[in-house]
Amino acid sequence: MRIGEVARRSGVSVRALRYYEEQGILSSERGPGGQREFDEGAVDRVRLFQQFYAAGLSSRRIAELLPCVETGATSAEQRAMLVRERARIVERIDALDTVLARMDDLILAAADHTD
Amino acid sequence: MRIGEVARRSGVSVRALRYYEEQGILSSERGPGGQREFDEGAVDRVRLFQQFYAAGLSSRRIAELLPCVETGATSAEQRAMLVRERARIVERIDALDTVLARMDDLILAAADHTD
DNA sequence: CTAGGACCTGACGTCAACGTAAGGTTCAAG
DNA sequence: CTTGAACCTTACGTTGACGTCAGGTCCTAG
Repeated sequence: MRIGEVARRSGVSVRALRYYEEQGILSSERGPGGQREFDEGAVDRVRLFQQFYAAGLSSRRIAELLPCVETGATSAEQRAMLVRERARIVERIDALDTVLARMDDLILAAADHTD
Repeated sequence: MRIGEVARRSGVSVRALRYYEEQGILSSERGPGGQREFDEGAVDRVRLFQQFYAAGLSSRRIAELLPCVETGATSAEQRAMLVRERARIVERIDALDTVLARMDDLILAAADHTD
């Protein structure tokens, strides 16, 4: 599959895909003319990246996580990193929950205030 | 209270505080020498900003939200914006929950894989 | 009244995740 | 064999939330 199809099917831009490759988190073969050739798994992988990005992880973190995703974490280093990242995610969820509650307060107040 | 104390008590940099003022989300009086003078509320306000930032809101959004926080939302425009932002927060929480679940899978796999 | 810490205003630097433009190549269709 | 879409590399532009440096002012303790 060429880059344009991956882009369409995963919902990101061609530029983004080349960027992912540049960051070492997405790989591809090259056809005879030098064009990238992706396998089927690329689409799912890119969707996974989108989830990670949406969760606030950077390309750097994703690059660190990928070996764990693919091979199951091995080194103590990697396990510790997983736990650290998990804690960060939980923190972010807590922050969002707090903001969500505040938003709900605001929306309630706004409803009360309706003319 | 001067800017340095606000910075210490709220845990952000002096530069950040001046940036917030520049963005119109934090106000202050000026003393005779031209130095900023903040009231007590500034510290809490800045902490609120930190929560909003952590939730992925931009200064622009915060600027739009502030009138609602202070006066209770009024215009239909503002109410709609609140609802839109709430939806975004929920989306982000969902994304984070998904990633959290995946992290837990990874951590479990890593534990199984422990030597 | 003087030292030095806190403060001031520009203004340029940074980093991530791409966007975008330039200039050239490859591929699929007719 | 030509055309036009899709692809390539290189490289500069963008946005947000500050960091950092320069060069000058203010405030407070001794």
